[in-house]
Amino acid sequence: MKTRDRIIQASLEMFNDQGERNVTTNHIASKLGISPGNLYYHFKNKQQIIYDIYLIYEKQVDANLQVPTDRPLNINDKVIYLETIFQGLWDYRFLHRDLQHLLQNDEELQKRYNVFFKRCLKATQDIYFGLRDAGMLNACDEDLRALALNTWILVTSWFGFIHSNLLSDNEREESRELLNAGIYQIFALERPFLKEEFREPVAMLVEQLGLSLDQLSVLPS
Amino acid sequence: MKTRDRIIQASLEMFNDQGERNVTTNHIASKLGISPGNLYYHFKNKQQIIYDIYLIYEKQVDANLQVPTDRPLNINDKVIYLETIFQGLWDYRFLHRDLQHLLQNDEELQKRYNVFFKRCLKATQDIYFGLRDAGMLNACDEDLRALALNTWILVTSWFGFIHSNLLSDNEREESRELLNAGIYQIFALERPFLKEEFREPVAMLVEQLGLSLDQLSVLPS
DNA sequence: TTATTATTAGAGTGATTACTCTAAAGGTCA
DNA sequence: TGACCTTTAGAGTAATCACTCTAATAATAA
Repeated sequence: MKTRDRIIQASLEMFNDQGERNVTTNHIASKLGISPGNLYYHFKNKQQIIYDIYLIYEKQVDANLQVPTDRPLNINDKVIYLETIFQGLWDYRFLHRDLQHLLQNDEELQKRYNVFFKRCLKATQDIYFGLRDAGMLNACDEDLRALALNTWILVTSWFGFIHSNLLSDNEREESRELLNAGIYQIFALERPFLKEEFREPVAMLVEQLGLSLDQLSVLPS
Repeated sequence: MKTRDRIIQASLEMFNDQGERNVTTNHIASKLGISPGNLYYHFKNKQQIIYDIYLIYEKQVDANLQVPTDRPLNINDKVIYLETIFQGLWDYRFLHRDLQHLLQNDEELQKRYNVFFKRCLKATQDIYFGLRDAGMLNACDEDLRALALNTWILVTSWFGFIHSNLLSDNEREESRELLNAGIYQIFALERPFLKEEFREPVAMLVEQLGLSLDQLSVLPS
């Protein structure tokens, strides 16, 4: 692999594990067994590493949030949306963890992220409108717009929430179970809008997927 | 005012405005016109300033989230809960903005915050159970537990969301309107569970309170 | 081979920052 | 007044970190 790509990969790993704030460019170079000079030959500065990682993430999300134009949406689409989005969140979790600081320090990134956010929110709305068109949801436009925004906030905050509130206890690892619990919470958000005839199949789907946080017994009952 | 209290007040202001990461102890001392030595006479270190600020915040939230035992809950209670909670969020917004990093650097704080989180989630659940007992909500236990958790995440992420996604555009100021939009989103979360006869009065209440984000025209329609 | 370019090493630097140390000043009370 | 405690000033320091600079080495082309 090219040195440049190795730097991106190692940076992503270390940022995710330790948080961007705690990873210095010297750490990255050292982990790869290269010199700081070499790192700075490939990247103008630390911001640029972050920016390049972000571009990869953005591209992936855009690819995952397409609404099919040739056919109506179905339940399975919804599950795939959520699984790919949450997987992306997990793979690039440092981005959302330190987002405010990253944006504050890089105007370019901030502009780009703002456009990205609006595109995502639009896509999320379109998905919900699509599900309603397919006869699965029962809600007015206002309901769905608010739902889309709440979904966005919930999704982008999920790992931050886990990290802050659940991980310290017994040094529990961020795990697939906790990721699936996030999907559960999104379904809970949509459930009241589901038409009667879809409640049963969706409930079964959710159950298959995994556990709610209650069942992980980290929350008060 | 005592020097110690002035340090706490100035720190809170600066942390909120610039983010904890960007405020050094020397900055704080300089703003107050006192020496660094003086600051460190009153506080062991920077962490302790943060910890003391946190304690004040925690106390305030605990006081605001009491469920009355002598009478059933009503709609007005709900509004007061949301307004005081969001005001607290705003007054101590740096806490949630940098929460993960603050917790990572202070084990004491992390332990305490974890207990606090569980207490808050429990209180939120109790409020929703109370609203159901009062005949306002129509939902099963599972619905309400998921709802309480989603409310918590949404509330604690709200200013982070605003900061990351909406503020850069035209350097729009974090404002009361944006705060009220947060309350709107919480109501949207609960709306589908509201019993028919309460939809109209709650809708009117929400309208009085202020605007949804749609009306602020920062979002795609 | 030789000339040229791309890649790498690694020592070093200037800026920042949390925090320390010593001594002085202010307050209180006998 | 003088003894004693509290509060303050402010210079200083050790550590950290993003980044630079120079020179060497590897790769490639003529």
